[in-house]
Amino acid sequence: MPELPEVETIRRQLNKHILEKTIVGIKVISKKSFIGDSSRLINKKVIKILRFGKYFCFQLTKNLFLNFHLKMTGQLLYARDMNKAQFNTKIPFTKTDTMPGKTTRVIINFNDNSGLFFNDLRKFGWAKVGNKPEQPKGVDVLSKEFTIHYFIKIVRTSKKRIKILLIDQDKLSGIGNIYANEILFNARINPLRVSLFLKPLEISKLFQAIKKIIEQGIRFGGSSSADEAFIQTDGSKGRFQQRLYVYQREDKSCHVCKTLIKRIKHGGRSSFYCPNCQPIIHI
DNA sequence: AGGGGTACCTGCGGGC
DNA sequence: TGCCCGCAGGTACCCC
Repeated sequence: MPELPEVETIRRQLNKHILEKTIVGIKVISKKSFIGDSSRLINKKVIKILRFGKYFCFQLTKNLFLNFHLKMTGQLLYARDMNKAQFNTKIPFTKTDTMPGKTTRVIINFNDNSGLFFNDLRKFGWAKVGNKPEQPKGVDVLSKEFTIHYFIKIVRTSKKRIKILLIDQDKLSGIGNIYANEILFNARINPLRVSLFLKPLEISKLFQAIKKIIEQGIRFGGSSSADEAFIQTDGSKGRFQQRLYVYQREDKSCHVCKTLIKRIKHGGRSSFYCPNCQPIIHI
């Protein structure tokens, strides 16, 4: 699920709620979802919340870090009162879920009776206690290290298809399948184009598109599609899914030119593009 | 290097 | 209704 905008949305919301709070309880329901010794967290205070690409962590007192990677279906829900934790995870105002639910894997309690539910349907995600933040190799696309110069360098030295390069977390971190598709549409570049054949103007358009689309994703609170894998920390949906031009729009008409959006598979996953707006020039 | 496949999990929707 | 198949916001690992 969560790509950079979703994780950043979670980080900003938690920032309002859990700073300076002390962890007083932790319950690991699914062993697979928690790495390390959970008892080390007890009586540690949350100093800061950090994000690196799609990873994020709580920096705690005593030089301890509680790291998270939400993978496809991880969610973090914040409850003010853990004794009556209810969230609008279905359709708002009609159906309400009480937590813990059947996908709740870890529960964290704070000293003021508030707490967090780490839910994860597919159990690919994890929380991990350690002495340092977990970080991807690639440059975070929101960081100051992500410059046009760095971007030109990685694009010119890669023979991969541009779509595959964009989601390569060893080169750039934060972009996943939804945003890669939307970024390429915004720059009017076909996902199958080979990186090193992109022209200077296209590289520059792509660089701008990355910044623009990622910032938009954050501004709209992330993207929640029909299956609701991503929800915000209060259980509500993001709004970026209303602004998708190509992702999951196969056979629907392009918002710009009315041509039908195409879906192809490569790199083991779906890519969506408009054959008219994003023509294949030379693959 | 890059490409392809599989695996990790669970659930949902479509086709027959 | 019921079953089988393909699909899903991520990543690691294998083989060619």
